[in-house]
Amino acid sequence: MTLAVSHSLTSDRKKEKILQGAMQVFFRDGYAGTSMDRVAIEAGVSKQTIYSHFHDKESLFKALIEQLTIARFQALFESDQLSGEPDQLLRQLAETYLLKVAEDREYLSLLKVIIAESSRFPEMAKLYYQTVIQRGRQLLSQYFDAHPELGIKDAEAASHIFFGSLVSFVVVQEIIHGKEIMPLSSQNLVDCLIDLMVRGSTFKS
Amino acid sequence: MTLAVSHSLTSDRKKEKILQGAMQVFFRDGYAGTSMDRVAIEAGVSKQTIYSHFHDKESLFKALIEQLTIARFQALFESDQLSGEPDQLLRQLAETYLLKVAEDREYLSLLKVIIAESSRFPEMAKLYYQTVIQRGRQLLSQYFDAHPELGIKDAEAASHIFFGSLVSFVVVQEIIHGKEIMPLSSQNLVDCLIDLMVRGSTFKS
DNA sequence: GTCTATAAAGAGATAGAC
DNA sequence: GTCTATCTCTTTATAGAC
Repeated sequence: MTLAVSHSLTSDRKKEKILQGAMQVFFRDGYAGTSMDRVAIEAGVSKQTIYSHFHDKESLFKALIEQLTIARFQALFESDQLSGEPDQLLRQLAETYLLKVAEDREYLSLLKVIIAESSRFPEMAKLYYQTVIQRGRQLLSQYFDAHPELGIKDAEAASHIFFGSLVSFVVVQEIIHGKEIMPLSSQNLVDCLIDLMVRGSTFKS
Repeated sequence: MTLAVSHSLTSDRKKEKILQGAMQVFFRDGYAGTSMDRVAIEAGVSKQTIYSHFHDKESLFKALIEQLTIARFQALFESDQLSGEPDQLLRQLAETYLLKVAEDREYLSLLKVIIAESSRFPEMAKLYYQTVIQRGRQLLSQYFDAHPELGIKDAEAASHIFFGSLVSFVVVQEIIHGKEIMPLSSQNLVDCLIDLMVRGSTFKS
């Protein structure tokens, strides 16, 4: 019994090593550009070991993306409901996103590969959308609805604009290499974004 | 002499056929997922004909992307300088972008492949950024600077927010299949976006 | 479960006829 | 310039020893 458990643990450790290696290669070379040989080398196991844990290349890829999407980025925003002063809350929301996303190569690569493989694996893109994107938008949308003094006319559209600005900032600056051509500090973006959101407030004028 | 011209024309027609076929396959399967055999079949020519026009797979891909980026989307916004009433101008700008982008599968695929191959071909991403994205942002930024009555505090950041909201809308709704999960009409987004941009105007309150 | 070795198919690129 | 046929290397996936 003890032996069986020990075996199982060793096996799980191998599985983790495989997933780690797979992540490196899939994120660098994309799905089609990744060979199982390179994954085996990167993971430090033989190719057959991979096939004993995953049925084929597609299963490995799906398992990797699902694990990353669900386990790591499910709780991007922890609280169940947002509260606090609008400008402070929005700033904290934006900075949480930028910290956990723009400065995290793993998240950036995940976003990139989700977009790249969205035709080949549409279910993966939908899972990502529901797990990573939708939650933040719903939370913010509820907040806008609960704070009519901000003068937001369409809470859903406004929350899309809020996060969309951040997402596109990250995509353009970090993935499309925009920051090497025309740098724009994230601080300036956040300041401007918050000003646009709160400047219609009836408490301000 | 006439024969020579005739030959040249035929050759150019073949080249166009190859680029058309290459576009279909590269956009569907990505760079690594595309085989020269499939391009040949899709284009209706032999593989060797491709190699007589393009040195290798990489050259073909680069030529295709550069042609599409420069020839088709250089003049996304025609005017040299923006003018008109803010809300009308912003609406026209947003609708031009959404019409030429969100409802154009070719543009969507180009954006997707630029993101997907941004590591392998960073120069391509930069060309895309400079040709397609930067121009619109600069035009709008100048307009905001010329219209201080709008109360925009940071023209560059605001123009990033404006176009970034549209880009991310397209990416999320069309590429990540967001519209199949939670549809959001582009009209609502544009209305909200324009309201945010003009509601600080000193002419309004 | 894990390894080495290999089978079978597909890839990029070229040779040679016309 | 264009085609058919082919070469060589890499790919996914499996067989068989331990």
